[in-house]
Amino acid sequence: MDLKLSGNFYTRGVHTVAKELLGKLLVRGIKGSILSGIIVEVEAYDGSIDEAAHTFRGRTARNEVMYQKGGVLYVYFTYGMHYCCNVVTGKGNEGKAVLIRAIEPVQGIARMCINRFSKEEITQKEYTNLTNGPAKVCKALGIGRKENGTVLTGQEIYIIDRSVPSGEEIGVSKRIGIKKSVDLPWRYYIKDNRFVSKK
DNA sequence: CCACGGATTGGCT
DNA sequence: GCCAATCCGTGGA
Repeated sequence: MDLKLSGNFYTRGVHTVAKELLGKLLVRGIKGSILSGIIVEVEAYDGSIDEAAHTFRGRTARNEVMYQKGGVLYVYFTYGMHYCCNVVTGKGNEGKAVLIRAIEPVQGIARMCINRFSKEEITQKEYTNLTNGPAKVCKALGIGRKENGTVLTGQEIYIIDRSVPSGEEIGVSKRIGIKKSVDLPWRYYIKDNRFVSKK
């Protein structure tokens, strides 16, 4: 039976949570319908030692949510046009979170196509392009500024436990798109999955 | 297939 | 004023 992850899943270490999020189902309940996808790529951010984390230089209005107790969503706006979402981890006041970089669409795919491309009929290329990047995930699932701070044990956004199919391997690499702390091997992904943004 | 650059807002130095 | 945890279109190989 599928079960929503409870608060104590998220209050653990950021790398433990990051790795365990792979293979689980991210669910977006919106206007009575369900959009969902399997998490296939994540990155860990740890403000205590990681210059690329938004919390590295301490508390600001923008990163406030990242200091909350694990189990809330930290959504930030970047490059003047994109939103990206993170799962906050830890016992509180830690400034650590896991960036959701890619999902494999499961439910509500037609809705996701409309959210991303403003049409329901898409090509194979566009299908691969639907949710293979952090801002694409947010666009497809309808996650934006209003969702910042959303509690993951509610009805709007939550994650369902799901056993990872045998044979799937986890890859580890440096993170993507950052200019500081570039060598930390804090990106985790499911090998050979079509929706992983980069090998 | 790969490399490059433009888009466009807001947070911080 | 600078520049970002990105995406997409363009142009060349």
